[in-house]
Amino acid sequence: MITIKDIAKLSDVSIGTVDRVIHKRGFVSSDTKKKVEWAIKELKYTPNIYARQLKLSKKYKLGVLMPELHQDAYYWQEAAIGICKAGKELEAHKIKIKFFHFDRYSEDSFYIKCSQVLKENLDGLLIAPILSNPSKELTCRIPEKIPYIFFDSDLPHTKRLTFIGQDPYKSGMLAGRLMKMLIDDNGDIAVIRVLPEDYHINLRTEGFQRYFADHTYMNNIQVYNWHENEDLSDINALIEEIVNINSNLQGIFVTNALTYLVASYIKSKNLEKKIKIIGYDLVKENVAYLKNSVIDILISQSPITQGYQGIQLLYRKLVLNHDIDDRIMMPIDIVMKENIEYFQIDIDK
Amino acid sequence: MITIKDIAKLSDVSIGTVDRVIHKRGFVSSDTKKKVEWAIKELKYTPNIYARQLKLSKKYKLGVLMPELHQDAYYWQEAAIGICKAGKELEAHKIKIKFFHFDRYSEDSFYIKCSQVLKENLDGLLIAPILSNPSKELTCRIPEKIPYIFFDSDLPHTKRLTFIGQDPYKSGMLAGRLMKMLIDDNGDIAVIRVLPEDYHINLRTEGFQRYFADHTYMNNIQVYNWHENEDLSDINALIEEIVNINSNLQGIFVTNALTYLVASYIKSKNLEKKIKIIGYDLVKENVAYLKNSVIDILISQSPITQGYQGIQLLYRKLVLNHDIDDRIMMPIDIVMKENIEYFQIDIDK
DNA sequence: ACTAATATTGTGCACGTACACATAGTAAGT
DNA sequence: ACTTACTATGTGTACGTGCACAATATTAGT
Repeated sequence: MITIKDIAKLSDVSIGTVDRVIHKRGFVSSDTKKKVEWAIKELKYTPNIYARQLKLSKKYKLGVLMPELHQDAYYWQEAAIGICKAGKELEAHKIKIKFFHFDRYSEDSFYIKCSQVLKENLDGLLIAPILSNPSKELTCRIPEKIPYIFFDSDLPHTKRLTFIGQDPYKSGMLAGRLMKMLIDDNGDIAVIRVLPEDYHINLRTEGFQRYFADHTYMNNIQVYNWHENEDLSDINALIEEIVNINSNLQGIFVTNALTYLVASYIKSKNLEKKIKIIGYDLVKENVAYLKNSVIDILISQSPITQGYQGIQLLYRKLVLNHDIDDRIMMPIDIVMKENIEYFQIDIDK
Repeated sequence: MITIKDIAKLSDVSIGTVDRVIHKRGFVSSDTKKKVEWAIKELKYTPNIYARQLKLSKKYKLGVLMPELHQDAYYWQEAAIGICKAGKELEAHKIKIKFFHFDRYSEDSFYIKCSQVLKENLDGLLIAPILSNPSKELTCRIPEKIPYIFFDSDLPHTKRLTFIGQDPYKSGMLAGRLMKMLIDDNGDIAVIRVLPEDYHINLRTEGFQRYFADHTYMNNIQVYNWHENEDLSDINALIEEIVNINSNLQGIFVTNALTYLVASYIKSKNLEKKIKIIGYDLVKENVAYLKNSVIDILISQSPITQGYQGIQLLYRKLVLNHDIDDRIMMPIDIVMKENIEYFQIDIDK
């Protein structure tokens, strides 16, 4: 075990000077600084995190800025589960987590939460920047030295520590491949995009179409839009229209967690054998329809892992001062009736 | 922050006495003991792990008992990558890892490593108990207080701390579903089991057959055995025979990591369009054949995660004294050309 | 050369714990 | 009463670090 004492001895100075070099506190002559830095390298000194934490007895308060848990069919609750799990594991390391939930359909609500976040003097931040522009504004106001991580979606040209999430374009391509496996060579396909527009999610549609284009498959693919705030009967009407227009419809690809709305209609008309459904996210309703074979395949973004990792990485950065990769890509998980049980977690928070 | 000082004050004794109660060192009158224990509960005292570790400056040496890295087409190397990753992350916590690699085809080699393990006075053990009986013997000789975790496969009736792995039966069922998606309704299927017999791996075959039985699908499924220690030309001969016998063969399911041997033959005969291949594990050769579409689907057991978690859990048990779940099931990951990149890790050990 | 100001370096303490050691209290044996 | 042999309790130190403060060295201004 190499301590600052050892490097003080080797570089023939006091531990105080060593300390100043390590923490870049200045008031050290450049000669001495070089000597000490050399000694540190020579002896491969690494600080003893136990002594450090004991002395500092620093408590870390981490903030999480994300949508309200119930939104997107409780998708966000999954992320919160992972976050809490990490929080629990890191309790002994004096990590405290504070949630700030905004309404994802209200920029005002986002701004309000932002100012709360900025007032709270946190040591690190985990952010779901689904409102691109307001989130970008926020990043400009976050003090230099407090690290923040994005999850779910990414924002370019920001000084984020890292991003944790999935490649939406690639996941769309994979959905294309899976759909192709499920339907006949000449079956028709409908893609249902749920609005309002979301750059991140639209890429799923593009990837899906791209897969068929790349392989010059001739299936007819129609894209339909549906506004989430419309009435539920509206989506039923939309699907009815889709089904009626196209008697050879064999597959529906839903680009977000609201897949179960489509499944509900399909089941009500007993079309589940004829029309295959591929969608996103293991929210409760989707899982139910997957289990009774109305939905055929769900693609998971591993929200639990995203949340868990987000907190773990902030801890590693703040406490252990580890280097963090620039992007942490989640696997594109293919979930079916047969393997779903291993993608769900017992909710024991 | 509650310290032993606080509970000393509350129970009107010195910190030395408190310490004796906490560590059950005796030499405390029963009255005093009760008082102190009451105070600990009252103030909800939890020891400061930083101070504790600093004082003890205890180094934990963890042993890993597993096959040689190159075996099973370097499958075990993946696990080792995860183990090393965890080791690196926990370096600051004074965790050292020592590997003990045995030859999975030699019980003698296993026993030799066992005695080395037992001599090494380790603080925890991570074991791949693929040799069931010898492994069971080992567990009887591991001292009570040193925890051990199984990964890859499990052994019942042992005092293991936990098991990390995948359900082989369920993964076989999933492979069945996937195969069904890939082939025609009347296509024939060959299952290639690689010997020597392995309880854990045979369950994959059973699950696969079960899927077709459960759904009363009428595809013809033939099971073939192949001995791993036979000559490579033998497997080519075997597959040639399989293909020749059955002109309607559309799918081959290989129950372990040697899938690439089959793929190699199929590619050499340009049969990859006609015959779909599903196999296991993202070893280098398999990945190559997956990327050029000779292998259609690989099921991953997440060996990296298994290794990583194994070490992390031992750390949590030993250092943080956390409770550990009885079983940690890995997801059954479906990997195709389109999503493989997110299941591989940059080898930067 | 002597002071003042500043740049550079050294020292001491505290964080909470574990454990060795010192001290006080109690009972038994002479 | 006085040693002996315990049991029961208190005290002091070190672990490695971070930082306040003390101490020393260097430079500039007169």
